Amino acid sequence: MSDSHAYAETLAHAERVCADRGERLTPLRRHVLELVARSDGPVKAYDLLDQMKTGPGAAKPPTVYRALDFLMRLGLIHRVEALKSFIACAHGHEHEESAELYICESCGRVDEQDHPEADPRPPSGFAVSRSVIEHYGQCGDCVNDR
Amino acid sequence: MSDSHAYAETLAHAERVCADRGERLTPLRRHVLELVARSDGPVKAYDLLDQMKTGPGAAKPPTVYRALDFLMRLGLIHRVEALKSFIACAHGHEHEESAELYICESCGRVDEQDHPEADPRPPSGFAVSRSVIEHYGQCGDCVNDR
DNA sequence: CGAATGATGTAATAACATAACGTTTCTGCA
DNA sequence: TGCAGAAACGTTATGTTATTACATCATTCG
Repeated sequence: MSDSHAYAETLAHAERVCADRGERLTPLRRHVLELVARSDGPVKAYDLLDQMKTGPGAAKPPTVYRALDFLMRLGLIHRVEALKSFIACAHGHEHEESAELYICESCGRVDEQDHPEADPRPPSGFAVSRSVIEHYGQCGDCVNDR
Repeated sequence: MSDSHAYAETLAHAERVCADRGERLTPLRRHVLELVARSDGPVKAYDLLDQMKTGPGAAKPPTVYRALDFLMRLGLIHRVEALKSFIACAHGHEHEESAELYICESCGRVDEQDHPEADPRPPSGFAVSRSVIEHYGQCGDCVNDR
């Protein structure tokens, strides 16, 4: 997601999503999305902070985290849990709450696969050594208690 | 994993695994495993620290994290990434590097499913709202570069 | 306009995790 | 047995990630 084509597409997609949902893609939010989308692989919140720390009006942690939360809520970025990092969503799957990520520990590259029914289909040649699989929701008991 | 039967089994299993692999289940490591296994659901490192902070010889962060790392290395506990927490492994799947967890956001209960080929099979009645799926390894290019 | 809501700024701090280094304990082997 | 090396543990300090709380500013809508 570092070439300008995919990057422009990401921003255009963000505009569309916000328009659809009546949300505001403010300059700040757009800027954070840009930084995430342009970055070569997963990026950390404090790296973004550093990049936004030019001049006197430097961004502070809540600023960045709020923007990241917003972008996640809209499905425009994903949090890579085990890396404590963030990455721009590669697909336009607004309906999907969950990305399936293949993360190369050698070169840092991340591939996002999009499987409606989550059958694992790694990118060609990818050798998985360890997986993090966590499903969040409600257990049977709590569903019934509603 | 809060009833004493499963708890005793966990400890017995830990003994076996350590014996098999020539590792040492020291009192400290056993203690941490006990605390994790007895706890009702995922537990945080600093909660463990608090529990080990009785008296003058209080445990410090590295102590706990080292024990947790050891137990994870042996597959006796799992880290729940999105909760920054730890949970005792419910199965004896030493060979498996990856657990598949179903986490109820209402009651905190965690179910660990054990699927050799990772086809998603939630516990009965579980309604998934969001999933974290991250596969770590080497991409095709990096595999070839070896 | 003016109130309500949402977004941002700011300071402080909480929560999570590791680095670095010294000391102790264990293990294997001469 | 005694010694050398390795592994585990103790301790201090610090690094990293994330949130709380509250003030201010902007936007929307009656």
